[in-house]
Amino acid sequence: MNHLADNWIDRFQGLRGLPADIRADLKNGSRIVSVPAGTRVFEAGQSADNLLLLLEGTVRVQHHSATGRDVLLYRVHAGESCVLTTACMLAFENYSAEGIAETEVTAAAIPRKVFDELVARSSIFREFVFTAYSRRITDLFTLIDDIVFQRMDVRLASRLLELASADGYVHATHAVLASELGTAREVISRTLSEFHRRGWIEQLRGEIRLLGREGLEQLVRSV
Amino acid sequence: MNHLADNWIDRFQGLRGLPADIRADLKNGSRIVSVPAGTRVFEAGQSADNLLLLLEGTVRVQHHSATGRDVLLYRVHAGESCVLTTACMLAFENYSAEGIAETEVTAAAIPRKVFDELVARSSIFREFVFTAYSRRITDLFTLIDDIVFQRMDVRLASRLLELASADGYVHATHAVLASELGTAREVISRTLSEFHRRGWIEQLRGEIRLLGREGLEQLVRSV
DNA sequence: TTGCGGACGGTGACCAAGTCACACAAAACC
DNA sequence: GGTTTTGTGTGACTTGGTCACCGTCCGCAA
Repeated sequence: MNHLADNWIDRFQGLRGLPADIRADLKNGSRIVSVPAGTRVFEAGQSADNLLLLLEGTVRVQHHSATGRDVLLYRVHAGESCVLTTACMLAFENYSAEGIAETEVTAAAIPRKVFDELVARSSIFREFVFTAYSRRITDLFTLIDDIVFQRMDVRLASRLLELASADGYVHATHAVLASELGTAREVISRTLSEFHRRGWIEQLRGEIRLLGREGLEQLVRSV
Repeated sequence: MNHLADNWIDRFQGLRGLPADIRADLKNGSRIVSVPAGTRVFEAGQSADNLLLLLEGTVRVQHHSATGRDVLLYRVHAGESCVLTTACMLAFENYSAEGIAETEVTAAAIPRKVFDELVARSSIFREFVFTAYSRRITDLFTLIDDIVFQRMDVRLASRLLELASADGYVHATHAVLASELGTAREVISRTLSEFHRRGWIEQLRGEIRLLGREGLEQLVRSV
């Protein structure tokens, strides 16, 4: 893990320009943590003590709705930060979203105090933080847009293309896909049947195989 | 307007604790502006030069979707800030949302440079900014939740209660209400007809009169 | 090996909501 | 006064969400 601890800062675009002293303080003030897949990294109704910068793995950020179902808000990938955490850290407000590690996750954890200091001292760090915010907010806008205006088949097609591995397999149950898109399992089942009927996919238990991407891509583009 | 220029800072909860020197810099570095109702305060695809703190009036923040329709994201009221503007100011990214003055609006405009300085120098100002962010993000979560899980009649009822003046009048056309809730005009018309049938409202052209709030409130609570 | 329970997927009936294509009336504007 | 514009009402249809239920596949233990 030492190679990570040494130069992780350079993995973040916006932090590369940090001057040496800030860089040292950031490195010394934070620590590298690893958690297994499935860990709840942060959760609703709990205050955050650390800003997480993801080095490896992905975190699924979802909002637990009052009605009992979950909505996927966005994913945090390696090289990105949990901006929500930031919001809650500095606003001293409680989370209204939770983060689940989808894979094993390695991250740099920056304590609230260090974070606040860095925001005060470094304009580059400030810009980094606010850029992350901006990006997430834009993501949320896009999500709202999709939910309101986009057809389910298009949304599902585009999600399949996103989730597919290089050899065209999507490892997910219908229920999982439903919660990704904030819809019901039955809707996913029906839409997938239709995709199958068109010869775009093959269905296996807990897995979907894309038979070429053309059909799906064309559907997505057709909007 | 002088009374405004003198003590506007105290109108913002989070800024009352500012020390005298910061307070002076904030006052001197910003200026009070007024715009008539209908003004586009900021718009999509344009970079922001000022953070606006609303002193009077309301601003409607909406996202102009790729499909041509608009979605209301939230309203900014007096005593609140346009956090989106902030995001774009510091991230140097373009807007993906636009703000329309719904009434005549008076606001304190803080130039980017002053804003950045204040964030660096004052922990209270930082907290103020991040709290505003956090609140907006939570608003967006609630919006997503509503869109995905809430029935239209409940959403419309609660919106009517929000928009009604003290004497129970809502001044809005069906089309306006539709765009507020991100739905179609016909859906609003039908739902209002149903409310009318139940004796909860009276319909006039461009206006709705609530006949008591009990029925609507009960519908909203019934969730 | 067999049997069982849980996870996964399929399906029909129904309801809610969005879309499309109109029609009509009240206001606004010459 | 007549013509446009704006606001509203409505029916037919499609899409998506909900409910209830069933069959099947899989892991696991008796």
